Amino acid sequence: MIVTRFAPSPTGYLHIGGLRTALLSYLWARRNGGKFLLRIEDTDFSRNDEAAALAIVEAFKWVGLEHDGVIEYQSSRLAIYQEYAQKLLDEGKAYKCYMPKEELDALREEQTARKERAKYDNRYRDFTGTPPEGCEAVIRIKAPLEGSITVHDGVKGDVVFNVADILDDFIIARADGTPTYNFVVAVDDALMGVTDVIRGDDHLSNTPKQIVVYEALGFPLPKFFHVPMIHNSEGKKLSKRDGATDVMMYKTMGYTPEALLNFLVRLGWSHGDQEIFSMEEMLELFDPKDINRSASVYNTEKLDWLNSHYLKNMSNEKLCELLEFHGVMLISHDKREILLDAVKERAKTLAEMAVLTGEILVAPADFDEAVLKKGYKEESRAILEAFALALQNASELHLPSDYHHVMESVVAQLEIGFGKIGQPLRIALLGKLSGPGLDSVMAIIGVEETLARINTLIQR
RNA sequence: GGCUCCAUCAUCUAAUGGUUAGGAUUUCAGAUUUUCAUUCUGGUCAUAGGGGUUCAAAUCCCCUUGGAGUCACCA
Repeated sequence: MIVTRFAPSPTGYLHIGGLRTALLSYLWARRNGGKFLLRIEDTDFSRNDEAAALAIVEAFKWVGLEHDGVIEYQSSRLAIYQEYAQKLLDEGKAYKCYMPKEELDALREEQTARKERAKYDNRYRDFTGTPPEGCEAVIRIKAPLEGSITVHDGVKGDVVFNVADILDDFIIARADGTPTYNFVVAVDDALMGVTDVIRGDDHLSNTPKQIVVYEALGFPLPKFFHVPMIHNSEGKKLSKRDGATDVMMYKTMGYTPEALLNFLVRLGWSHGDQEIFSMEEMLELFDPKDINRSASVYNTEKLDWLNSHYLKNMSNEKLCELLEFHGVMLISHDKREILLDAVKERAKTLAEMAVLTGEILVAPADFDEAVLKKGYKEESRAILEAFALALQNASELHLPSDYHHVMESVVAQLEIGFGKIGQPLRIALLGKLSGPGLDSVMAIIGVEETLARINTLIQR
C-alpha cells in the first residue's frame, strides 16, 4: 500500500507551496487506494503555534483534501523519540556529547575563518571517561566518516553525496532532551509506515542525514520524490513577501478550489496538451515520476484564466452558494438565474462577481462627470424619455428579450442607432459605460426600478 | 565559499536521437457584441553559449555561463 504524508511545521497558515506538495501526495495516495497522512512538525516549542494546525486543517477542508487517520503532533510523541534515541545510545550508534554550545560556536568560527567546512570534531565520539560536571549533554548520532550516500530520487534520479563533504555526527537530541528535525522525520515516517515521501526539493540535502537515521534504526527506506520549488517573479523561493502565499487568501480573493488545484497540479507536471483537470482526472493521471526537474515561476495569470473557466461552467446554484461568502445573498431573488448568467461570463473571480452583482442590484449613487460627458449627450434626455414612455406602455415585461423588443421599437421609431440609447441608458442603470447587457439588467431589476433610475438621471 | 540541483517562447509546459520545435496563458490584430467582458479566427515570441558523439542532437557527453536550494542544540 502507498502511504504518503504532508508534514508542515506550524507557522501560521498553509502556504501555497505546501498545498502543492500536499496535493501531489494526496493524489498519489488516493490513486493507489493508499493513505494520506497529516503530521504537524512542532518539536520546536519556542515557535509553536496552536492555531497553526487548525489553519492548515481549515485550508485542507476548503480545497477538499482529506487526510486519513488522526493528525499526529510531534510534540506529543516525545517519548517515542526518546525511546529510539536511547536505543541508538544503547547500541553504540549514538553518543552523548558534552561540548558546551559556546565552544562549538567558537570551533565553527575558527573553521569558517580558515575557509573550512564548519563541522563537529567528533571529540566525544568514543568518549568513555567521566562526563564533565554541570554540562548538559546533547545526543549525537554516529554518521559514516567516509564513502558516499546515494539518494534514489524519483524526480531527480540518483543523487550522490560525498559523506566527507556534508556529514558530521549531527545532533538528534538537544540538551533539553527534545529531538531535532532530521531525527524525528525519519523516525515518524518509518513508524507511520510512509512509503513515498513527496516534498519540496529544499529537503534534498537533508535526505542523506535522514538516511543515516533510517539505517541506524534498521528501518526500510521509503521512496523519495523531491519536487522543485515554486519561484517568485525574481526567480527566488516563494516567500511571505511575495503577496498571496496563504491558501485561504485565495478564498477571500474569490478563487475556487478547483481552479487553484488545477493551477497547482500543472506547475511542474503535465499530461500532454491538457490544461483542464478535474479532481477525477488528476487522480487518474497523476504520477510523481512525471514531475519536472526544474523550478517553475509562480505567475497567477493562468490561475485567473482557469478560475474564470470554472466560474463560467459552474451551476447557478453553486455560484449562489459561493457568493454568500462574498456578501451577496441571492437565494430568494426571483431573477437570480438571469443575474448570474449575465455576470458569470465577465468575472475572473467570485469577488469580482460580487461587485458586478452589486452594481446591478443597487442604483448608482452618483454620476461621474467624465462618464456623463462621454455618454450622456444633448439628445440623450429626449431618447431616454421616449424609452421610458415605451416601457410604461408595454406590458408583460419579464425576460431580457421583452426589454430588448422595447429597445428595438424605440430605436426604430426614433431612427437612431443602438448606441444612441445604449450609452445613456447604461449610465442611468449602472452609472458607467460598460457592463452586462442592458436588457438583462432591466429584466433583473424590473420596470419600476428601471424607470426610477432613468428618472434619477434625467432629473439630476 | 563547500555541497547539490536546474536550464525549450515573457510565463506554465509538449516533443521513442529524425516535427515547418506543438499546446496553453499573456500580448497583438481581426470578427462577433449597443458598451465592457465572453466567444471565435489569426499573428508575434523559445531550444543560454561553446565543444564533442552521430548520417542525424532541444534530446547523449564535456566545458563555460547563468539561476536556485542547502549548509543550526530551525523545520
